Amino acid sequence: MEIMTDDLDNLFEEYIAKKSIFSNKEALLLRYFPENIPHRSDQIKKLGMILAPALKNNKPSNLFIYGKTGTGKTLCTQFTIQKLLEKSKLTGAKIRYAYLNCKLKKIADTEYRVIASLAKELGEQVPITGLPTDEVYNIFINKIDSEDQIIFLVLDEIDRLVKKNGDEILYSLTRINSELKNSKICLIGISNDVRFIEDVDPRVKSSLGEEELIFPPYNALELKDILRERSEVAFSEDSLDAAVLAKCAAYAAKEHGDARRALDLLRVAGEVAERSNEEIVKMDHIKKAEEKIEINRIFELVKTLPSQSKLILYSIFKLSETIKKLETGEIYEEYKNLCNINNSAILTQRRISDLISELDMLGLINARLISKGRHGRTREIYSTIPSDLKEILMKDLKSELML
DNA sequence: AGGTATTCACATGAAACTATTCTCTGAGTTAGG
DNA sequence: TAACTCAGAGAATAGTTTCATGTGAATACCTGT
Repeated sequence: MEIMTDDLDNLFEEYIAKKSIFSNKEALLLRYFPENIPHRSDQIKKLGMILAPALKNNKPSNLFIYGKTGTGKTLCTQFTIQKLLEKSKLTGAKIRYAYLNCKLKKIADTEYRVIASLAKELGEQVPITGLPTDEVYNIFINKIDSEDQIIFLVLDEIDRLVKKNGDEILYSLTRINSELKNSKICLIGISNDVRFIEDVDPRVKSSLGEEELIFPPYNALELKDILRERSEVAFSEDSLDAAVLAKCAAYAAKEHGDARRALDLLRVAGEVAERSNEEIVKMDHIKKAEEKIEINRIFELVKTLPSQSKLILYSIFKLSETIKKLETGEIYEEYKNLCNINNSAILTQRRISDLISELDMLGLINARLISKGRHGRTREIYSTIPSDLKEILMKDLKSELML
C-alpha cells in the first residue's frame, strides 16, 4: 500500500494543534516524587522522629514498616530519608543510604546478591559471581566501616526475601553492627505481609522490630485527595470531568485502598480519552480504561507463563469451543495431542493437575472440585476469559507454540 | 424401600530423581612494582 | 605479588516423576418386608 504522505502530515499537524489532555504525565507514574504527600503526615512525622537521631550521629532504632500495596510505604520512607539527607548537609552528620527492592528477581533473591547489590548501592562494585559469600560480606563491611557514618539500609518487600531465603540474611545484617567500629547501620524493613514478622527468628524479630510503623489503606476520600493533587500536575486545566476523580478513587478503594491502582486507572483513562480525540476525560473513558488494564494484565500473565502451562491453557481454550465444562482427563488427552504435534515432552497427569490448579489461582480459568459419584471425582474446569479476548490469545499461543 | 458397600476418576501428599543454576576454589593470567 | 578471570567441582534449587493414599457420592448389591 502506498504511504499517504499528505495524510500522515495532516495527522501530525492535527496532533500538534490539538490541545493535549496531559501537561505532565510523569506525575501519574510510580517513580514520580511528589512534593506533598497527603494523608501521611502522621506516618512521616513518626518516621522523622525515629530517624532523627542520625543527625546527631546516633544510631536510630531499626524500623519495621508494614502496610498493603499502594499505601505509600516506599514513597514516605524515601521522602523522609531524602529530607534527612538534606538536613544532614547542614549539621555535618554523615549519612548514607542504600535502597533495595527484594522483589526484583536476579538482583536480590539470594544472600549473596542482596549483599552485593547493597554494596553496589553504596558505590562498591562487586563481581556478579565468583566470590565466596563471606568475602562479599567483608567487602561490604569494609566499605561501610571506612568512615564514621550512619547508613540506612532500606529493604523493600522484605517478606519476599525471607520467604525465599529464610531469615539468615536478616540475622547477619542485624548483627553487623557489632562488627563495625566507626559506622552504624540502621535497618528499615518494608513489608506488604503483616503476618510475615510472626514466623521469623525471634532474635531478628526483636532486633528489626525495635520500632514499628503501620500504613493503613487509604479510603476513597483520601485517594481522591491524592488523585486531585497529582492530576493538577499531570493534566491540563479543565480536562477532567468533575466526577472522574471520585470514580477512580472509588474503584481503587474497593481494591483495598491501593493508590497505585487509582493512579494507573486515571492515567490510562487519560490516554484513552486522548486517543479518541477528546479533550476531556469522562466517565466512560474510565470504564474503557478499566477493561484495558484488565486485558493488559491477562496478556502479561499469559505471556509469562511457562510453555507447558501455555499448552494446557491452549487445550482448555480449544476444548471449551465445543464443551463448556471440562474435566482434567479430557484436558490431559488434548494436551498430549498438542505435545505430539509440536514435539515437546509430555508431563505426567500428576503435574498437569498441579498446573491446572495454578492456572486457577491466577484466575485464568475456573476449576472447581466436584464428585460425579460412580463416575469419579474430578475438577470441573472452564475458561473465565471473554471469548473475543480468548481468540486473540489463542492466535498468539498457536504461533508461539508452533501448533 | 432402605441401608451399606463398591467404585470411579481423579485429588492430594511425600519422597525421589534430574537438570539447571549458584557458590566456591584453585589454577592460570595479567599488570604493576 | 596482588588482583583478576575462568573452568570445573560440589551444593542448592526448581521442576518433575513415582509411588501411595485419600475422597464424595452415584450406583450396585443386599436384606428384610
